[in-house]
Amino acid sequence: MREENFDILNCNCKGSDKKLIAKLKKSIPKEEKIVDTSAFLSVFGDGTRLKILWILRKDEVCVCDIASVLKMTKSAISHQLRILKQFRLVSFRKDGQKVYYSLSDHHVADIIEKGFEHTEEIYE
Amino acid sequence: MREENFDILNCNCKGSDKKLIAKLKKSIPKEEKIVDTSAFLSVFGDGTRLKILWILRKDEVCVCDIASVLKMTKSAISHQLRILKQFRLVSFRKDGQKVYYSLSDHHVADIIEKGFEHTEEIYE
DNA sequence: CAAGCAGTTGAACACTTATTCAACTATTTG
DNA sequence: CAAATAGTTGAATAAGTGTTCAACTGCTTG
Repeated sequence: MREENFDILNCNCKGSDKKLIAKLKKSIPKEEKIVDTSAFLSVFGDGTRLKILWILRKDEVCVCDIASVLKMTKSAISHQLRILKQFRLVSFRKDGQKVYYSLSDHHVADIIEKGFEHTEEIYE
Repeated sequence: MREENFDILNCNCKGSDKKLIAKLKKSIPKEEKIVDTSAFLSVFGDGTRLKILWILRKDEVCVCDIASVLKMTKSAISHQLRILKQFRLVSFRKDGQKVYYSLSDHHVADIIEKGFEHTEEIYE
């Protein structure tokens, strides 16, 4: 929708707090930062990736062993590791044919912990 | 893939650490908890929802004003608020025609903060 | 009560995404 | 060197998702 038409096409509630709206508009982070951050956080929104991160939480593990633990193909794991690499959540070390992955971001443990805490509070 | 065929169809790397694999298999949270938690965390993986949560971080705001701040339709906002309600991230209070939303989960601020921290560390 | 406003909802659409499959590289081993 | 192993990659497919649109509920006000 074109921005100049927005006020015509959309709401402008009668009793709305113009000052609050102005304040909030200013407070929203820049679009680029929103895009990057939501992309980063979406990494945690998939069960397979969450399990991989859980596995790497305390150990350095090769692709094959991750696949073995999760009972999934190496291909599927490798695809997900590519995403984790892309967002700098994991790093890797090659040793012969094997590639060992490990966590490289200190926010990961915190975010996962908050996630599980929420689930436990809500569903138990 | 059927589990009984997994070892045949998939890897079981020669030099793999059987003890580590066994330990990791036991450590993985139950599937139900993984599903619930990844679903919860996926809420943060969308730009619009991230902005809504940001807005509600400190203020109680009606649907129309959220739409106004984000230059989006009330319908789009309402659909996203439904998801935020479903995962108990927000609660609401009706006052006449208006519905005021606010945060209802104490993990939200933490998770968002970690997300933005990560983005700032990586891209700046 | 009729009109307008705030908000919700379901269907439709375009877009994204996770896994599978097959082909590939690179390293190790017999 | 040939075969096997560890891992990666691109294309294809099936499933999931966000916004739009139109229709709807419910509240308020003239």
